[in-house]
Parts: sequence; C-alpha cells; structure tokens
Amino acid sequence: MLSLSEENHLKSIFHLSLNSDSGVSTNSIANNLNTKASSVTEMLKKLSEKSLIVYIKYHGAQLTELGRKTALKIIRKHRLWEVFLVEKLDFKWDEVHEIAEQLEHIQSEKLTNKLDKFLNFPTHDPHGDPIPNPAGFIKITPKLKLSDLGIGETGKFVGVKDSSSAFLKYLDKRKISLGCNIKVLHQEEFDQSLHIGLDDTNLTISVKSASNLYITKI
Amino acid sequence: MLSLSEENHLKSIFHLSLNSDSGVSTNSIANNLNTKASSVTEMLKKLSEKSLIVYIKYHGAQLTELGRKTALKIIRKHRLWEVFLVEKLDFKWDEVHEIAEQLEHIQSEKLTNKLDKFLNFPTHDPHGDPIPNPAGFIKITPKLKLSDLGIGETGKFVGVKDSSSAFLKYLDKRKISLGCNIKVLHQEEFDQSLHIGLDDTNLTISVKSASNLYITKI
DNA sequence: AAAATAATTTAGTCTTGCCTAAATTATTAT
DNA sequence: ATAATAATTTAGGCAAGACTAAATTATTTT
Repeated sequence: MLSLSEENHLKSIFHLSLNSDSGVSTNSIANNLNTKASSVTEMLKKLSEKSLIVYIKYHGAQLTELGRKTALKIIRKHRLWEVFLVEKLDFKWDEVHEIAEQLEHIQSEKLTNKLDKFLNFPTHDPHGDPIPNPAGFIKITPKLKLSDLGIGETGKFVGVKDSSSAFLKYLDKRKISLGCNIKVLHQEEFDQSLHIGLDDTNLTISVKSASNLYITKI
Repeated sequence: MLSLSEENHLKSIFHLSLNSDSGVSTNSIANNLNTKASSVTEMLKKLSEKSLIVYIKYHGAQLTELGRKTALKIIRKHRLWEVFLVEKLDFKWDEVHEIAEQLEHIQSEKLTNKLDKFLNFPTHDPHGDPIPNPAGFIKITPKLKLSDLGIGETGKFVGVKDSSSAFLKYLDKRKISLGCNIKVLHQEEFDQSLHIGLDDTNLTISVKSASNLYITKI
C-alpha cells in the first residue's frame, strides 16, 4: 500500500515523462507537486527502494514497468471519477480536477471496476484523455488537436497545449473559451490557416494556434 | 480544515455519545479507533483548542455544537456514499462500510450536495440510519427494531444491537442472516414472543431477541 | 578547459500522529 | 476510609513527510 504522497509522486513522474524520454528531473517534480527539490529526492529514494522507479543520483527518475502500471491505475481512477462527476453529477468539466485528485486515492479495485461498469466503460475522460484499463494498460494516442480535424468536422475545446499568457490572451480576445464548440469551415491553401465557426461568429486562426488547441470530436 | 485523524476522532465521539449522556471516555475512543489512550488524550486537547469539544481532564469529552455539526457533516457524506454504492453500483449493503470510511473524507460541499440530488435526497442509508441535512441537522430517532413492527409487517434485517457471539450464534443456528426479510406473523400473549416468517420457514423468537435486531421497513 | 551558474543532494529541524512506560487521578472493594 | 485497581495523563521516542541552508555534482559560458 502506497501513501498519498508516494502516489502523487508516481503520478507526477508519469505525466512529466510523457514530454521527455530521459529521466524526470527532481526539480520538475518538485515544481509539479508544489514542493521542494530536497523533499523529492527523499521520495525518489523511497520509490526506488520499492522498485517503482529507477533513480540515478543527479540524473532523475524513470518509472519501472511496475511503477508505470501503478501510476496508470491511479490515473484510471482519476479519469473515471471525472466522467462520473460530469456525466452523472452535472459538474462542468473544468470543475472536476480538484475533486478527482482526492477521489483517485480511494482504495478499492472493486469500487473502481463497478464505477467503470456504471459509467458504461467510457474510453475517454471529459478532457479527451484516454482511460487505462483495469490492468493499467493504455494506448497512448496524441491528444486530438483542432488542426487534426477535417473540413466540416466539429470539436469541443477541452484544453490548451502551450498555456503561455500570450496565447491565453489571444484566445480571450477571440472569445474562444473552454468548452465551446468549434467547427472547421475551410482551410486556406497558401498558409493552412483555418476558418472556423464558433457559436455564432466565424473567424480565422493560424495553424500554429490550431495545433495548440486540444479538442474532443463531436 | 481538519485532518483525517481529527475527523475520525470527532465521528467516534459522536457515535459513542449516543449511548451515554455524560462525557465520552478516552479509553472508549481509543478502543473505537484502534489506537491508544495516550494518543487520544493528545487529540482531545487539540480538538478542544479548536472548540470542537469540551474536554475535562480525566472526565472525557463532549461535542460542542460546532463539533456536533462537523461530525454530522462527515456522517452525512458517509451515509450518502453508502446509498450510492448500494443503489447505483450494486454493492451489497454489508460491503460498503469500509469504502464509505474513505469517501466520507472527500472535501467538497458541492460534491456532497450534488450526490444527494443524484440519489434523489435519500433520508436513510442502507442500514436504516438517517442522513443528516446539509447543515448537519438530524432527527435522531431510535433505530427500528424487529419488536417495533406490527403484526403483518415485514422488515429487512440490517443490523444487531448487541453483537455478543452468543447472540450471533443464536442467529446463525436459526438461519437469520443480514439482509433477509422477516415478516411478523403473530405475537404470543403470555410472553410477547414473536412468530416470524423468513424466506420459506416460520419460527418463534423472544421479545429480547426481537429487540436486538435492527430492521428497515419494507 | 576553467570559471560561473544551476541543479541536486545531504544534513539537520519541525510537525503530526502514533507509540511505550511511568506518573497521576478516579473508582471500587474491603 | 483506606487500599487496591483501573483509567487517564505525562514524558520521552519514533517514523513520515515536509522544510532551509550548506555541500556537492552537472551544465553552461567564456
């Protein structure tokens, strides 16, 4: 049985290792968990003791197969609970993260699997992220971006890749807000910029922007 | 924000104070929480600091109004989650306690109230215990006993008051098991013993036994 | 390649919540 | 009413998980 802190470190390492194939640095974990590097170092030693990570001093951590499965089981719970909160309890999909952060630590495989069934075995959470199976297996597919849609298709805007304030202001000015539906109307040939339809307005955005917007197909 | 341990101590004091109108003893709490008296003493000081209990050295603890409300909010969550587990996830009502012990500590009033609504504002949990309202108000009614039923009425057996092994053996021998439906068929005049109908058999039990069986009406 | 800078680890401390053993206070029995 | 027993508290310790400051190792710059 892992402690809450151990679980959070594993999860953090999992998420951070998606954007880098070498070891995950102590600092990035500390930053991710709002804690200090020295605290992370201690935890890395502990997780290493438990064969959940490979930890080489000064060179960060990598999940072992066991660690990866363990992380994915927690992530499975997180995402299932998010689906529950949105689909059954009518939460907005941007309100559920904090609550799911708590629920993901509830220990009961039976509960998780019954919840899965109750939700009719969903494959993705409300942010479009895939839900691992009971054994902690997941097919990692790159998240769908607006630029991946074809002409005529519609997606719901569920997240941003680069969340720099410049980009967020850009979205704000254009009234592109989380949760809104975006239809791809047309693509310019010369610069691949997209003409898109929002609720009632149409506008044009660059490929660069479009590939910064995560969406789920509708 | 209370720690998990603080919440558990409050809950324990609440439950123990139902069976005694003076202060709840240190030892009974320690016993209830599978911990040691000395640990409880420390926690009582802390809860007292926070105005959740009135604690007089060597004379146990009593909940303040604030402490009582706080305990009842936790109990509300516990019982709502139990209803969820049984009604929505198809758990057996005797499997849910341990899981609800974890879920009751999830912090989000919004979640609790949305869950309440989703469950259609249940008034009792699967064991027949009443569910406090959002403000932590509860109408304490003595739990329904088999001896409270009238002739012709049926109840589902949901718990025992005195759980001495003698009594449990008595039940076992008579094949009276948790969850079974019991119909009151007739009452003897001279000793008030009850003729009851189980699934397919009939038998007679004393008033004493009948008032040891908690039930919910059907 | 050495110096400067950044990242990481180590050492030492703190808090929470638990423990055991000893001391103190309440209760019960004679 | 006092002695014996039981309950409770105090004192002192321990492990987990966090922190700061100092020491060490990596990386970057010149």
